[in-house]
Amino acid sequence: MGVTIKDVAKAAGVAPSTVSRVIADNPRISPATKKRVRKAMKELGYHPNVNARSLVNSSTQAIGVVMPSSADKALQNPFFPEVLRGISAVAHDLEYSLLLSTGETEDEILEGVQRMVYGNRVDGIMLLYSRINDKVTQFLQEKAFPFVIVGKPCQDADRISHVDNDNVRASKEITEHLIELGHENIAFIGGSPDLAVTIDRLNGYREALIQHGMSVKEEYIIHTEFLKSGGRKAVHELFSLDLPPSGLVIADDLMALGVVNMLEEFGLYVPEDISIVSFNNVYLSEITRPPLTTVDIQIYELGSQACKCLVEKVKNKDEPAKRIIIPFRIKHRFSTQLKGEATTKEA
Amino acid sequence: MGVTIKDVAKAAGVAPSTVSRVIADNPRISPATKKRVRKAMKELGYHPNVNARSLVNSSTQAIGVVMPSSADKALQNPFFPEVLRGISAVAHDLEYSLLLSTGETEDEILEGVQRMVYGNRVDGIMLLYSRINDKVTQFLQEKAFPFVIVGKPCQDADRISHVDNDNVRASKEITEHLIELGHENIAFIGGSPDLAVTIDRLNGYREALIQHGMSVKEEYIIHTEFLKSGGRKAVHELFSLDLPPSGLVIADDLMALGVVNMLEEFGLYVPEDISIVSFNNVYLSEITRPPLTTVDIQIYELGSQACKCLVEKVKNKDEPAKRIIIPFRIKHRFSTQLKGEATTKEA
DNA sequence: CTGAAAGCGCTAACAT
DNA sequence: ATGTTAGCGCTTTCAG
Repeated sequence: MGVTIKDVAKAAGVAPSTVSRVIADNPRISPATKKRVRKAMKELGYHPNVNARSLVNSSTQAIGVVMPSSADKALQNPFFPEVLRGISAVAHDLEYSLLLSTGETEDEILEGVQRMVYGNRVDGIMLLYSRINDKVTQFLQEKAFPFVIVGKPCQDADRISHVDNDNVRASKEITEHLIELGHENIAFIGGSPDLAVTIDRLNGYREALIQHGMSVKEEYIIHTEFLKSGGRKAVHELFSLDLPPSGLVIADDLMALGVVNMLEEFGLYVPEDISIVSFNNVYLSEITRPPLTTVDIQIYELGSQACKCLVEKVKNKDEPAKRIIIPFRIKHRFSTQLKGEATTKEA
Repeated sequence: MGVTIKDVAKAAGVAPSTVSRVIADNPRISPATKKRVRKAMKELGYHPNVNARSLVNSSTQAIGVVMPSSADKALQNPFFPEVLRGISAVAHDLEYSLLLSTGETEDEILEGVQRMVYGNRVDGIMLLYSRINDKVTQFLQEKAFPFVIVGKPCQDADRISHVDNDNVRASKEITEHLIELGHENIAFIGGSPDLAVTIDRLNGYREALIQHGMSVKEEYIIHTEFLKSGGRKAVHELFSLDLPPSGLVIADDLMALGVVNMLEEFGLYVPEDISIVSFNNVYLSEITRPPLTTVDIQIYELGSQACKCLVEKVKNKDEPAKRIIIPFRIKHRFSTQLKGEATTKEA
């Protein structure tokens, strides 16, 4: 159905191999023939068949992007479209295609990944999450298949290329912001404790408290899967404590948004009654009421750097493992307030 | 690097062609040899090379998924991860891979699509948006490349397979809900007027008004790109009118969420001061305050049906063009109120 | 029921 | 600077 290299060769009066060389812009072809061949390609509407090419150089010019399980609502986090934008931009630039893989369960995801690598569909893989005891990571490591993680590997961090923020420092700083505002009872709400990102952010929170001579209480730390009924219960309990917190460090903007709304149900307002800070600086955090004070982790950059890094690794197998830390910055908005400050609600 | 069909053949003491037939589960191979060959495959850890296979039968077992431009914030709409979930589920089932394509500009997107089809990377393409004068659609039609649209084609709707909701009816019904509640001044806020979905929803709104003897005023219809500064201005103007609306039909949950918050800034509360209804029933619409009355369009179903439809078309080139309408249902929640009803704010 | 051989579209030695 | 040839891993006639 398509026009092949032979057709072009015939039309240009050269051998197929010459055409191939023209495609690769081989310097040993005379400018004259190059021009002639290119003209023929144009006229015939020739486009190389990537499968044929992949077959011979066993390289696909495609990378696989692995999303976390779609079972929980995690996938709905605007984090993903935003990393994808970053990834996509450099992939497009470098002329790489993107294979996407998700699944409801961990096993489904693993299957998807295996299909990609065993079938020679991709040259490298990018993981958009990092959790402990992850089968996908293990599989990729065993096979020594090129991959990079967006986030921090839970093991062998110095042998796995990854691009991440310094989440513990970010968390420490944003917690300190709350402390500086005079809050003395600060709780932490995070996602699954299996996720590297949750662990780091929790640790930063802990460090801040300890360094400021505050005790870290276990009942102030709650883990919840993105605000299902279980999440509501946990938050409810937190505010039923004898000494409820007046400040909240929440590991994710979307969660924060849910918490704000839930709190309102209980008659508690942000920031008048309680100050919250969160992470990611997703678009939603700007337009919600109140606009959220959050740490901007530069999601787009995370994605684009990861893609660049992966392609380098793919092109040069013995590129060393890299760790790339994307700087964060705190976005001060309106979800925090000096502890005990007179209420300024104007509505 | 990989174990090939020849290795398996040798190990099983058969010819490569036999192995190939075993893979295809050809009935003319004796059960005995099948078993023997399968055993050899297992032992050697054989996995077919899809590129080789693609090359010979010019079929890739992959489909391309085209997202709209990532330039505006549209991509951040949870609609997309949710369709993707649906698509992904059936793709996984049918053993198809997903190639993803986006871009900042329309041309970038077109380039991506061309790379997919010219390079023989995919067997079919799924468009996740529908806008008038879309180059991608035109390209695909010219090339007679198999594709389906999630949404309604702006042209040749009977020649292009698509899966959609009856958006005009949905919009009519939800507008009527507002009318039944006693609202007499109802405005419409939608996205780009180039999008099929905006057009349909606007038309449904119009129909409802007309059918109920209400006049449709142009100053009550506003189009805004997902709440940028321009959007704020438009909403502001709307509520500066001599006769501001008491009801709002908003073409998208996410937009609705933005509007609710913006309104609050102006000192207007939902639903006490103004009732709003929207579309999509995205997860966010449940957890926001107030929970939104919205039409559930069954996004997941939209995706899974579209994928099924595309694969059928891909497998059988002269499958007729289909139109699949996914039923909607209205989710009644708390963003609407009887016009003039006593305020019941309990906070 | 199974094997031999050709060929999918392209690249990469190896010639010339 | 260009042509010839072999072969990537697989499927598919065509024989037997």
